[in-house]
Amino acid sequence: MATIAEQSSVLRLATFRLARRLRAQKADQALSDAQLAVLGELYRHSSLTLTQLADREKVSAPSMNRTVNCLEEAGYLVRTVDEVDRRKTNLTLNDAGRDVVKATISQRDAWLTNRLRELSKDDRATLARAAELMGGLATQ
Amino acid sequence: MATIAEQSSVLRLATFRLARRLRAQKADQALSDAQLAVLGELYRHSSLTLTQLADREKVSAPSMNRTVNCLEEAGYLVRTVDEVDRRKTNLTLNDAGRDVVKATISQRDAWLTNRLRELSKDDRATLARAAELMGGLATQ
DNA sequence: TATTGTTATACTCTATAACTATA
DNA sequence: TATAGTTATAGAGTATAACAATA
Repeated sequence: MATIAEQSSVLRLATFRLARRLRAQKADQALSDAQLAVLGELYRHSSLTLTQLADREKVSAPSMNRTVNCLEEAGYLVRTVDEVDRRKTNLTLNDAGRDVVKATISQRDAWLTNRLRELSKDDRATLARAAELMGGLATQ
Repeated sequence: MATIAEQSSVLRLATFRLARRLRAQKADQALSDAQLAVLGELYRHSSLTLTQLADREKVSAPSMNRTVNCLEEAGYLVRTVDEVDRRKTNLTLNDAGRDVVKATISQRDAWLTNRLRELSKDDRATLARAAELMGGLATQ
């Protein structure tokens, strides 16, 4: 029986390796991890300001500004000045932005789904329960 | 009962979140992920050439050269010309390099161990088995 | 005065192309 | 001629400091 420390070590390595494999799956290979994370935030929240995005991704405002510029030039999002508070700019995905996020999520889940299909029902149940536990660990 | 596709989605999100939390734990906050990955490779293999490192990290030789320069300037590794084939440079960690890797591994495992201690024995067993399964998925 | 966004500047990581030294 | 490493150059992500516009 492994010690808790040994279990930690194995779980840490497995988590890094699986995350790396999943990150490699994306609909537009030119998109960086930082850009995809921003697209994902806007996909889930439909409209956020620059400061909100910077806070959520835990990066500086100038850094987020640069990433948003790239995504705007790439044609994935649009800036619109907030009519109530004109200091703010609301960032929103356009059709191309929503499409690339949907395609990336599909691709990653398809890759993982294909792998899970090869496992037994019991093993899949173990991974499903583990995912809940891992989610809990990460948010502590 | 969730579908396999739904299980995939939950596992993907949990994996990303836990990996992110673990990556944030490091002995020298000035070290980037790329630099830590190189230190880790050299810790496991003791001596590698620039080309070997670039291949393992799936990065170009000039990119790896730059990362190695940073690590050399930071005092974590040394370059030595290969006596047999003088085109090659062997890269090796010094004491400081080995120490920072050991400290980072300890810190990450300690963080995770503390969280695992708060779980039941059954939940820990589930995560241990899941780690084996995830490792298998990642190497397919 | 405080907040939001932006520009200026600088450093790292990434790449490709071109170069040097060695085999 | 081929390979190992390096330098040159350029684009993206990160930061802090300083600025303009707005509240």
